[in-house]
Amino acid sequence: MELRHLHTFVAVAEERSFSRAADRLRIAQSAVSRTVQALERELGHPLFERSRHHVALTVAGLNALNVARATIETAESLRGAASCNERCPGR
Amino acid sequence: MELRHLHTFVAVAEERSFSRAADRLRIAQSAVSRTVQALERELGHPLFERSRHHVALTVAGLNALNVARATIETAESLRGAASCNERCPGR
DNA sequence: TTTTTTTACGACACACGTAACAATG
DNA sequence: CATTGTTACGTGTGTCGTAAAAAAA
Repeated sequence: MELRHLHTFVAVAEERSFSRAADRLRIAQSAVSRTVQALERELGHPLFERSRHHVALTVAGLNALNVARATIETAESLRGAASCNERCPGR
Repeated sequence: MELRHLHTFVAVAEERSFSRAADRLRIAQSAVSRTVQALERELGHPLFERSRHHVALTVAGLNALNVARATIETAESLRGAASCNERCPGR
């Protein structure tokens, strides 16, 4: 599991579309498809229902989405933490 | 920034040694060295003091370490969240 | 000399884009 | 037929291990 996979997953979940997620991420749809497949394979559960004419999160996907967002947010905050030359206030 | 980089960084910080971190991660020391360098370059701040005979965290590195651990922990919890077919209790 | 980190180099794995294919409406 | 997601294939970037080099004790 890598942060890049989570970014892709969140984009698809928010756009409810592989193609719109690809546009947002500035990569090809095929790359999005492969990344989501790899993540689903690693987690052992499908994250999306591909039936009908739009993509929908499974229950597992919905649970994963919240955690994925939290993971990304925490990782981003690491940049700020590392830029703090003095001890951060409150630590 | 990727989770693999954070795992490597945490291992070096905990072992206070690139070579012991490499043993723990089952990869070559050179790979550890390159990964940490890449992370430091991306964050724009050195994470370790390489002086003397052992590796020590900088202040930026210490701040980053806590956030890196939190990021990894959150990412790991994603596996459990995705394995939950019914809605998780408390949500 | 022994230990530890960094740099050089060649090989392999992973991710990408283009394009063809499948399925749905 | 139009749109959307998947699969196939060739290419390029990144990471690895081995090995040599540099620095410290």
